[in-house]
Amino acid sequence: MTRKNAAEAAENGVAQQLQADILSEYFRPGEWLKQADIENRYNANRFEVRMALSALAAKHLIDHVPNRGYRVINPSDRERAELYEVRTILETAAGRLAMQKCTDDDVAELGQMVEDFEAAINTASRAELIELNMAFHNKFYSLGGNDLLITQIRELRDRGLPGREGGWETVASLRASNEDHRQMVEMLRRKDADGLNYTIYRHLNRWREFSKPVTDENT
Amino acid sequence: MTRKNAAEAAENGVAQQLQADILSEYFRPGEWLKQADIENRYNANRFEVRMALSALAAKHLIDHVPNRGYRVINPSDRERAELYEVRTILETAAGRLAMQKCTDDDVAELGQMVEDFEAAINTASRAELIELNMAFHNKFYSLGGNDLLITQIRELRDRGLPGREGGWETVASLRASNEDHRQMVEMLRRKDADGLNYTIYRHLNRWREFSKPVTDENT
DNA sequence: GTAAACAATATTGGCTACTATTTTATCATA
DNA sequence: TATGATAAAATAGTAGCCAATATTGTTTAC
Repeated sequence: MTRKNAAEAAENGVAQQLQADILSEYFRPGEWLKQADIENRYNANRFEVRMALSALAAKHLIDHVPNRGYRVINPSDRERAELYEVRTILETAAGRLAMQKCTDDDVAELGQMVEDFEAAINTASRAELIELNMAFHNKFYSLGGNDLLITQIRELRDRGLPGREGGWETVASLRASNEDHRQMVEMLRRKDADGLNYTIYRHLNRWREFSKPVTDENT
Repeated sequence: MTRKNAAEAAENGVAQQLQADILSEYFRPGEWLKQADIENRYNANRFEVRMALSALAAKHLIDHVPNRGYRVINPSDRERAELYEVRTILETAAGRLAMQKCTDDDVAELGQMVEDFEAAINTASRAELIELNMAFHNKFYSLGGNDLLITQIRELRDRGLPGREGGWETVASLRASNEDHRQMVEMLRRKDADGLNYTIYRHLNRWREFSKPVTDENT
């Protein structure tokens, strides 16, 4: 991701741009976020920068060290495991609720979204694919009818994982992800609660299979 | 809760004091939090107040309405139901984890805490009882070994406090709550996962039986 | 008398500038 | 080389201004 132009910068808030750059690892895990740098990069004033930093700190996307500043979170293996454990709890529960309440039309619509994604893999841009992926999950979890649950899931998801390895990098992983979605829809259609549970679990925890130690570059 | 002195005010941040006053319902659900009032009440300057407000808004303890300000959340019946649904999801999951990992000593310690609470019901102050209750839940959920999960549970718990009815008012409800705890420990001892699951569910959702409509005082 | 239009008042929100405090880097000295 | 004093850099706290917006109060027209 390269430098943004002024028009774009004006539309989105500094916090959102900064968050995007953190998740895309322009700013790397553990890196210090100097206020002056942020100021320049987004053509913002000091006040905006400080508000943005404290906002992202509230979202636990960056850490605040008194008198030293803000740095991108650098989750330990343990913290990463805890995050995914909680996400698994919430998302499997959301799947359970979705299964209880979904109609045949819902299942059909989700199935269509899987097909659309499949078709888009080779043609669409990375951003569009992320958009489609988000849309699928939003639709899927909205079936449960619990808005708070969706919010919680999204917030944990947004904590994102700076420093995560793999995932969304290769076309193969995109396809694998979509196959998970296809299977989730199938489980929904069959009303197979245990199967859906396991599929969601695997969808979230597949990365563990390829996990490798990450160098800890705390200063 | 009355006006705090300067020394106390200096120690705790404005956000924490404000949160305490919201949870104790000094500021009532739906009430507007005028920056000038907060400023006076906690001997803080405008900047501190604004930081505190945005921090509490990030925790969803207050709502932010652009150009109008911040107000204490006032959950609708639906939102409250969603809140308890998510709490049930997280806390039953935490119970499951606790059962997987707890030792005999842990069970014994929890059992002792139940007895201590029982003994304290007639003698201790309300604040002390709340303290003991918190301690039990903290110990119980800590067994699962997932700090993030505990944090999430606590945050949702705080969000449920403003505007709730009943609960913790009568001695009878205190005793009933502690009986639930006793049963939770028993289930833990017996390694009865389904039983623990149901007990936690009932512990969280008993209030529904007595629920009554609440006047909506949004301005 | 009622309702719409308008004026006033109050409140929030964005911003600038300045000061203080803390940390980090530099350099001289033993 | 180690150490301590000093300078530089960065963050944190504070005061205050002004513009945008919302709320309240008043007047006017019908």
